[in-house]
Order: sequence, then structure tokens, then C-alpha cells
Amino acid sequence: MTSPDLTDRQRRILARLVSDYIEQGEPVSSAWLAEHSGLGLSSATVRNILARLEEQGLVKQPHTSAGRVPTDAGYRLYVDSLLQGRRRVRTGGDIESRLRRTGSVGDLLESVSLELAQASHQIAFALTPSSPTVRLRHINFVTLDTHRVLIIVVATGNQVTHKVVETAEPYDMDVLQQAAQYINAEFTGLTLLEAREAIVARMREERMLYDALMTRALQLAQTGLDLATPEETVVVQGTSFLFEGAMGAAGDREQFTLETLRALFRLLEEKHRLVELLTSYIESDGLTVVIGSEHASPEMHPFSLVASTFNDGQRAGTVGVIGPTRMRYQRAISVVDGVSRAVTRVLEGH
Amino acid sequence: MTSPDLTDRQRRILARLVSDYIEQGEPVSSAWLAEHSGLGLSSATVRNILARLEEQGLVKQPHTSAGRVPTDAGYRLYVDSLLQGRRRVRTGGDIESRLRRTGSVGDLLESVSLELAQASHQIAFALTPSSPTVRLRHINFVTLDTHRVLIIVVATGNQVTHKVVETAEPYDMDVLQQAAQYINAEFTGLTLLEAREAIVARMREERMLYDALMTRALQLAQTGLDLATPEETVVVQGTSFLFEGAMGAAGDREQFTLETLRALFRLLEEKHRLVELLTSYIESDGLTVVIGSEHASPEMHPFSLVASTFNDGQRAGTVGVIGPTRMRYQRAISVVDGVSRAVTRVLEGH
DNA sequence: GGTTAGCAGTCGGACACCACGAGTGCTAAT
DNA sequence: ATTAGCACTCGTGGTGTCCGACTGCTAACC
Repeated sequence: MTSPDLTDRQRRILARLVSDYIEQGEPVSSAWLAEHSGLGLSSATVRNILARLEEQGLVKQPHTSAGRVPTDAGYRLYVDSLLQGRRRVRTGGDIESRLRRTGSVGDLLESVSLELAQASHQIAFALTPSSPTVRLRHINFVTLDTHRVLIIVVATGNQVTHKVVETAEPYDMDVLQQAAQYINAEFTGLTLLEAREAIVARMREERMLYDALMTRALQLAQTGLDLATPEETVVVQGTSFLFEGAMGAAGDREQFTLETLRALFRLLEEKHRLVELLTSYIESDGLTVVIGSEHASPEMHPFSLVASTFNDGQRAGTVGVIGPTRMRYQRAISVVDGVSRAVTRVLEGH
Repeated sequence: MTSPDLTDRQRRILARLVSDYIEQGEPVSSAWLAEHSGLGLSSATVRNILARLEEQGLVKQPHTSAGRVPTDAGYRLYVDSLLQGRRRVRTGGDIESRLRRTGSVGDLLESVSLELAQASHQIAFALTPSSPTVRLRHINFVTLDTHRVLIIVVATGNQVTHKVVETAEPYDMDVLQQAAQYINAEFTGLTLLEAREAIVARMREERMLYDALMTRALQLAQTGLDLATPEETVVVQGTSFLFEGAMGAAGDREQFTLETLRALFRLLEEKHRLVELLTSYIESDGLTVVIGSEHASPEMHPFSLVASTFNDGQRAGTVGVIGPTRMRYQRAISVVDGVSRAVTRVLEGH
């Protein structure tokens, strides 16, 4: 908590240490820093500085007689104040044009996370908007056969959900059309939850005005909305990139145990937990970085996350990457930012 | 290739060896087999038998002074002739009822693979039917705003695909409705590919009969079908289970290197390669087992696969599991078989 | 002839030991 | 405040040894 009281020299040493460690993957020694830091200092002086940084909890040594490695707090300081405003990598162009080719929002999420994974060489995710923000845009019924009706709900952001419902009695196409028109006229623009409640209320009020068939059609709409509401999709791509860091790629030690990897994969699989975790981070608009032990879930402690919200007028969703705490933050941030802006542009229809 | 000329005793020893190795995960020794095989033999005799089995390529030893382990050929023989007709585990009931709750086919695939993964404790997959079989059931247009149209295509098996298309000029809702009705009347029941071609042909013929708007509506339908056609979805679940086998769970050695795991994850990620691989196995209806080196792709050599097709009248898709070659084949087979039957029942609407 | 007991041989795994090198902390001199 | 020098620590890698697990083989046995 006593983070900002650092001399300029300390900051520069720390910055160099972090970025070198990120690139090389090996603890960095006082001698190395003395030679490459730019400031003309001897290794002994650097050792003194490092000792103070260690007191502050910004760096640590894996064992005696090893160089220093950043702690999570060290990474945090690096990301917050030592990193700002370097070159902004241009990533937008071709990715944006490829995104533009996808139609439905579901496909878009898929494409976005794929592009992001490939651009960052890390695990990437994309998340649809939190449901309370989503509004009803259009509802539609299609009779498939005598006892099955297809309900299609279109929400803001062009999210389409559909469900096949088995019905006890046959529905008439005309009645359904009529009901759909009615609903579209009356309830469009409401939140999905609001719409659902409004329909329930309406059913109670006007039970006698409209005929029984109509009532049942409304009931159908209700189930359709029930389905559409909790649909908070998350797509994860690029899981295999995680092994890249975990293997002895370029002289690094193995970084993660199988147990660690397994824990992460479990988390990624349990979509609802993942969604919960991700949404909790994104109260702030714009770009968020969560580092190692800052995560709520213990299985995320060995990892960092860079996420950014995108929107189409309202907030619409989140994209980001997950990787080892020893991550190229600079690059990850600019890629995530670029992609998220690209998505926003695409959603706004240019 | 000289597989079937085995004495009864050899078969029994092999069966015992394979199933014990599957359970224990450690090379099994002659002494152990002598004691537990049931036939009252000494370890020396068993050694002779094992030596012959090794000549046949059915077992091998990881190193001198270790017990024997089945080869892929050994597993194959075990699965083919030593396994048939044991107890068929009841798995249907509750899974089936849970599956019944899902609406769209997409959700169904998701649920099926999830259930399968949890039931088998392995990676599970589910694959939609190969596209040529799928037929057009219904098409629908929704105007979102002046320059965007939502196209919804419903195919057999209640597969719903949708796409938002940006249009240069605005469309009128009425024209689209009319076009949809026309298409539904004329082209329903055709294969998606056939329908697409029929529409193109019709557009050429009747270019003058219908007005320009109608032509453009047909064009829209065409794009919609283009989108729906190649949609061969595959869902993979339970990837974290792979680590279970890879970790030293119960005194086992680590079975897979990170490189091996990584290769598999890459394959699972590249959906098109995965689809290609899976579909190539399933020319035969019913249940298929592919063991280790029998796989076409080298990254699958450390793994085995158990798959089964399900259908709703026509062939509709495939479900299955992927795990280490040292897999509980008995259990995997009965689970996959059970689930696939359950899916068929659900699709047939009971 | 098939089966078995006994024995020599092989090999991996665990452990201890040692030397080496990398890097630190401390102290005394500048 | 900085630096040179030195003693100290500790992980790594290589070597040697022991032990135990199994095997293959041979000679005796039924």
C-alpha cells in the first residue's frame, strides 16, 4: 500500500526488470540490470535498490542466489504507471473487415475471440451483454408441425435466440401471426424481463377480451422470453496457446503444473462461473487488467486477464484475453483495445 | 495380422492383462497374472504365454524388467472379441429427461456432450448431421431497420440458423413476407443445396414475371441458404477431464507430455479439421471404436475414440468420447451407446 | 511335452554426494 | 552515496550405489 513513494531510479530499475523478465522468462540479476539499465550503476548499487524494492513487495527472488522476479504488485505498478502511452499498435484494419463478414451476434463472438486468440497468442474470450440491458426487438412464431412451435426472439444487438416448444394442442398459424404482431406493437423496446412481466400482466387483465387461443399464444411468448433472458453466452478460444507458455519453449522452466492448468480449464468449462467472474470485473467501462492474486477465484491466481467492453450505443459485451501473469501486457492491452474498438465499429454498422 | 490364432488360454491371459492394466495403470507382471488369472498357472508358464503374445505384437514391455502393457493391437483384440456382451449399464433414464428439456438442436448438442462428458469422465463431442442430408423446412425474413434484414432458416431436425444482412436499399416488410411465403410453398423439403440452386434457377427464369423487389428478396433467401448450408457444428466438452488421466492420479506415471496434450487441444480447436476427422470415421452406422495408431491424424495416436451415430429417421449426427488409449472401453462404449439412443428417442419426439 | 522352480541378468527409481556457478548480502574503502 | 571485494547460500547436474521388480533361460519334474 506504500506503492507510490519510489525514486525515479527505482522506477526505472523496476520497469527494466519487469519488461526483461517478461521477455526472457528468467529471474534477472543485479549484474544484468547494472549493465543494461542505461543508468551507469554498478551491480552493488543495483542490489541495494532491489533490496528496497523487495521490502516494498514489488519484487522477490524464487530462492536465495537467484535473480529477482516481479511480484503481482510489481506487475500492477508496471501496468499502471510504467507502461502508459507507448506506441499503439495498429491492429484494426484487416480484423475489422473479417469481422464484418459474420452475420449473427453469435458468429461474431466466435470470430472475435478467434481473432483475438490468434493475434495475442493467448486464450481469448468474448461475452455477450449482461441480460438486464438487452431489450426486445422482435418476436416471431413459426409452426413446425401440429404439435411444435418455433419461437424466435430478436433482441437489441441483433441477438437471436430460438426454441422449439412442444404444445399439447395444435396452434393455428394465423393466431400466432396475430399474437406476434400484437406483441411486437406493444412490447418492443422493453427489457426482456420487463417484456415478460408486461405480458404476464396483460394476460391477467385482458383474459376475457381476447379468446383462449390468443391467451395461449401469449403464454408461448412468455416461455420464449424466459429462454432468451438468461442467455449470456461466452465463447472461449485459443486454449492450446496456454501450453506454449507452459512448455520449456525458449529455455524457460515449466511454468505451470498440470494441476494448475486443469483448474483453469475447469473454470473455463463451467460457463456460468466464468460469466460470473468476468462480469464482476467489468463495472468500469473501457479497459481492465486483473493480475494474478487480484482475481477472486483462486484458480485464476497464476494468470492475468486483460478485458475491454465494446458497445453499440448501450453496453453490449466484453472481449479479452487470459494468460500467465508473465504476460506481454503492452501487446495484450493494445490488441484487446484494438479488437474491442473494431467490434464496436462493426456493431454500429460503421 | 496373424491375430486370431490364439489358444483359449492366451485369450484369457490377454483379457485379464488388458483389463487389469486399464484399471491399475501399471504394467502387469507374470506373477500377478499367475495369481489372479483364475487358471492355476505358475508365473513361469505365464511368462511363456506372454512371450508368444509379444511375438504377435499384442503386448509389449515399456522396458526390460517391467511388466507387460497392451499394444494398440492388443486393445483392438480386447475390444473386438474379448469384451462383447457384458452387462449393459442402464444410463438412459435421467439423462434422457434432461435432454428433453432443451429446445433447439444447438442446445441439444451442448447438453448431450455435457452429459456424455460427465458420465464418462472424458472429453465428449457432438456433431450435427452432414449437411447434404439436411432439408429446408421454413424460411423467414424480419426487417430490423431500414438497412438490415434478419434471415431465419429452419431445417430438418429443427436446426435454426440466422444471419443479419446489410442491404444497400431498404426492403419492405410486405415484399419480404410475400417472398417468404412463396419460397416456403415452393422449395420446402428440398436439400439446402437443392433449394439454393432451385432459387437461382427460378430467379433466372422468372426475372420478368416478378418485380425487381421480389428478385432481390429471392437473392436474400439465397444468401441465407448459403449461410445455413455449411453449418456443420461440433461441440466439445469436458476437456479438463483429460488432465485427470495425465496427472499422477493414483500412483500412475504421468501419461502424456505437454506437447501431446497441446497437439490434441489444437486439433479440438480447429473445428473444420475435427469435423473432417470425425466424419471420416462414421461411414458405418452404429458404434465405432478407433484406437490409438489407427487414427489418421498423428496427434490422435495417443488417444482412443468411441463414437455412435444418432438419427431421427435419417442419419442426424454423431456423439462420442475421446480419451487415452488406456480407456475403460467397456464403460465408454455402454455410455456412448446409451446416450446416443437417448438422443435418437428425444429427436423422434418419444 | 507341457509345466514349474530356481537363478542369473537387466534395468529403472531413489538416494546420497559433490562440484560448480550464479547471485546475493554485507562490509569496508572511496 | 557509491563501489569493490568477499563470504555465503542454494539450485543444478553429474556420478555412483543400492534395491527391488521382472524377465528369460535352463534344468528338473509330472
